[in-house]
Formats: sequence, structure tokens, C-alpha cells
Amino acid sequence: MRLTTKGRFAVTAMIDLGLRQAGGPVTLAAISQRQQISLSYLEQLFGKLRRHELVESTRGPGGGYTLARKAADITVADIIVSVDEPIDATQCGGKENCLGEGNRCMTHDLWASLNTRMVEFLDSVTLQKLVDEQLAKGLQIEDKPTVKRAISAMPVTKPIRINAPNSVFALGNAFSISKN
Amino acid sequence: MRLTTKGRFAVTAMIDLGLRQAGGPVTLAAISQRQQISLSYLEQLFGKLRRHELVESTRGPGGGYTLARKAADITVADIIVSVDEPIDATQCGGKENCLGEGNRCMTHDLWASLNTRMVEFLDSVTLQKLVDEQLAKGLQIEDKPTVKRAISAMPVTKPIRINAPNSVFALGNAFSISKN
DNA sequence: TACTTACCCGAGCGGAACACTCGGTTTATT
DNA sequence: AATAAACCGAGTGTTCCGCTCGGGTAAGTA
Repeated sequence: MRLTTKGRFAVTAMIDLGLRQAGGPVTLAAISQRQQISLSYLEQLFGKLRRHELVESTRGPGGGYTLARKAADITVADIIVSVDEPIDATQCGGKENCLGEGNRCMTHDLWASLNTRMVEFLDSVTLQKLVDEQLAKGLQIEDKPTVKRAISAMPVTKPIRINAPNSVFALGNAFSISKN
Repeated sequence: MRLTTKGRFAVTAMIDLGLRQAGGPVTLAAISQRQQISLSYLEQLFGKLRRHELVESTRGPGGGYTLARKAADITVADIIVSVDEPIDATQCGGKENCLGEGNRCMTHDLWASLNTRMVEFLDSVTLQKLVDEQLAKGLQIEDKPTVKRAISAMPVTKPIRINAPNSVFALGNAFSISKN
């Protein structure tokens, strides 16, 4: 489990989905516009989210994605684990004697427990909670416009790189971390 | 604030330091051996830790590093923030209107709060706590051997890549994350 | 039947940052 | 002087992120 913008995007998109799915399946194209995430990239992420059974898809016109479970039953950990796949093991795969004789594997036990607590934390934050937070902040969801009008009114967005790679929790200046 | 093996190494090294500093300054070479972390890499990390005033250094023979504060006053967040430096801001640096007109910056508020909670959590885990955990697990600290004997008894380690990049919380198989 | 909509999929690419090396300098002790 | 250790900066290879491209397939609408 890594924590990158990948997971951040996934969480963001899932919140968007949770906010709008009451009006039927939500299109990736719509999420892409609202959240400024590349459509193709969203497709990759939602492919993973679907395989992990966090979302369900319906194809064809009027289709899109919906949550596979109630938002209250989806946690941030679920989402992040889904998109940041196992990859593979690093160093001393499973073996206990990764260090020399005697002094064995202090790192593993330590980090495993730290890791457990991290997961527990992320697991304690449900999608519902995040959705509610957004609603509480006065976010208002406009009705779905007719497709034709929305398309015609849409400005052409030039493909620039919006997001820097691998910078989770490295937010914009206004939100940079400082412990005073 | 990113979460990578870099931070993991730093935390591990700091625990090692916390465990051994009672007997005077601890050498990076010693930490390198015990924790299987490249010496030069440790030097980089401790350079940052020193600049952030988490450790103090004494040069020359018999020198090494000690904690700049009590272990109880150093948190995991302190350590990780120190080594994973600000870099710089991504996307819409500080501006509030990163999205188009109307729908503005849902992502930021959301992630900022999530981020805050993450930091709060990591800030709640002190180095002292981690050190105590290690001690409780029966780790025993041997007396410092004389330098000459230790050096002569040391096998030549061939420089292989021990650790994969960018895989925090992607632990070995035995510790891979699974939410059953 | 066509047409469109939307999900689906895999290959690939530029660049950032990780994990690490190397060669050297400075400071202090023996 | 010799050694031990912290310091420093400039590299290097690899991974993987963030994203694009080009095509597919299923499901509605005409």
C-alpha cells in the first residue's frame, strides 16, 4: 500500500461519484471535467475499482458507474488498496532472517505495526463521511443538464500536465504541511 | 509529505539510534550494518534530520549521532517530514480557483482534512513508543565491541540493491496488506 | 442497420524521484 | 601523522507515476 496522488485521485473520484450517483450512473467524462482528471487515467483507476468490486458499471448511453456498496461500507483504505496494487514484495520476501545472524528483522515488526495502524486509520474513514463533509460545506449538486447542451457548451481543454507525479500529501502551497 | 521507504528508513534508523544512544554517539556505519541501509544513503538522511534539529552530530573518532531531543518529544511525523522535504507545490499553487468557474476546489478541502488527520496520527506516535516496543519484544542491545574487532570480523558485503524504490508500506510477503 | 454512447483494455512515453554510489573535504581523537 | 568519523555534492540506474493513444466491446437510440 502506497500513498500517492493515484490514491488521491481515486478517493476524489469516488467522492464525486458518491455525491452524484443518486441521479443514476455517473459518467467518467463528467468526473473528468469536474475534478480535472484525465479521462483515460480515470478509466484505468475505475478498472481497478471495478475489479475490486467497489463500483459497478453499466455500458452504453445513459451508462456510467455507481457504487457497488453503500458509501458507508466503503473506506478510504479500500479505495487506496484497490488502485495501488500489491506490485510485489521488496527485500527478503517473507523470510525472517533478512539481517545477519542474531539481530533479525526489527524493521519488519516495527513497520508492520505502524502499517497496521495506518490501515486502521484509513479504514476508519468512510466514503459516506467524506461525502457528508462535502455536503456540509455547502457544495450544491446541479441537475444533470441534457447531454447535447452540455457537450456544445463545453470548452476545448488543451492537454497540459496538471498534476505532478508521486506527490501525495504534497498539496498546494496553501495546504503544505507545517508543524508549528 | 510523502510516505515512501525513505521515511521508513529514517524511522528505522532513528529507532536504532534511540535504542543505542545511551552508550554515547552512534555511528552511521553501525546503523548501516544493523539495519542494512547504505551508508551514503544514511548520510543523506541524517543530513536532513540534523538540519531539522532532530539529531546532533559529533565529529571525529568516537563521534556519531545522538538525538537532539528526548525520544518522547520526537514523533514519526517529525521524522518523515524531515526527510521528505517540501519539494514544491503541485497544481494551482495556492490559488483557490483551480477548477473552472463555480465548482471550486472540492479536492483541496477534502484532502487537506484527510491530510491533517494523517499527520495527527503520525504525530501521535512517538519515537519513545517505538523504542519501547522494540525493547518489549525482547531485543537485547549488546555492548559496544571494540572497533578493531568489529571491523576485522565483518564480512565483505557485496553491493546489491537491497531495497526497491518507492514502496512504502509495501512490505515483504509476510506483511503484505490484506483486508479480509 | 446504422449510429452513438460509454465502458473496456493494453501498449507506450516523458519525467520525477527513489535508492544508491563515488570521490572528496572537514573535524576531531589517538 | 594517522585514523575515524561526520560532511558534501554530483552523479547513475531503475522504477513507476501520470498520462496519452488507439483501438475494442456492450448497450442503448434512429
